[in-house]
Amino acid sequence: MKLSTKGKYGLIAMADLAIAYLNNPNDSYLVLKTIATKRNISEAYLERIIAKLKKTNLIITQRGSLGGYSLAKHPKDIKVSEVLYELEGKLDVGGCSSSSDKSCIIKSNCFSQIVCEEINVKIREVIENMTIEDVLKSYLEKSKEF
Amino acid sequence: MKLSTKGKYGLIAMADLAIAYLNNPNDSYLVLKTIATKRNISEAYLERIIAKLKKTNLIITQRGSLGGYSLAKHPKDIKVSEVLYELEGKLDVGGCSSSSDKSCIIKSNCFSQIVCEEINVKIREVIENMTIEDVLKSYLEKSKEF
DNA sequence: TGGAATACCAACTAGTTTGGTTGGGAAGGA
DNA sequence: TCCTTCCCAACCAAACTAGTTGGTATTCCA
Repeated sequence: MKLSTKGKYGLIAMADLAIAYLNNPNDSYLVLKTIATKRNISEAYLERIIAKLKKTNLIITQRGSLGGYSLAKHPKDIKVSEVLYELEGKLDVGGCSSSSDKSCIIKSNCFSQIVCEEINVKIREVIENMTIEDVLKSYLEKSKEF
Repeated sequence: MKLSTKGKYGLIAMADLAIAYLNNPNDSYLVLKTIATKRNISEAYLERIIAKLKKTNLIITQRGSLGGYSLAKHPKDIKVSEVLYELEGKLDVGGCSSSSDKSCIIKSNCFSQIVCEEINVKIREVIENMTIEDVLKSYLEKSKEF
């Protein structure tokens, strides 16, 4: 029951891109290497993660030298859920989600389903109501404490 | 981000034991095989799961023929969290939970930590306020619909 | 026009975790 | 003395995680 590094790195990259975006919306391209080095993440691995986020149109790219990655839209318009669903799958704690799921042999799985359903609702509530901008703000807020 | 079968099977077993407990608190021992067969779970695997729950004193046992497993206390006094923490670990979505965690090299992990913290709080809220009896009741409630 | 810098992409891999299985005890009732 | 049950440790295949390797395609700049 852990968020994998995929999700974590994805959020980190999005946050870095968001900072660049807010600093200068006109030219906010960041080079992969910059993020990877700064955050101490494997370049090749991060690339694959970002590729997924591009595929879902959260990120746009510029190829060639002077190229890089940028957010496709304002951080306030990107939900955390959009990032995590893409990178972590449905983020669905339970097993047989739909009642029509035939692969769920153990009907009585529903004992656990009752618990899972409640957890799922709460998780969705959190990540669908939180934007990348919110994450950034919370982080800055938190940093001040130190 | 899935609950593993360990957690699921654990909840199922606890629910079955709870039914037996409520039916007859004086003699509520259930044989492993009964649960495993009824729920279509590998006997040997379920045994290992139940062993863990015994270790945390949620379950008591009777050896020999006429032996079996029983809840150690009333279902209303067993929190879902007790079961899941034992079987699934801390159920902590984030990585470096404590701020003193030195293994977290990426300080900026905290971008993801902000999200994880909120999710963790919600999950804890759900499972620490839900008892095995609640699960059972919800299940019966749900069954009526069909 | 050639090279440097960048994004793009697919195949491979070591290590860990999951979800078991196998095989043999030990205790207790009939 | 069986038989039934719980108890326990060692083993294992498949899937997943977290990458790595090695190459291709664009684009800018000198």
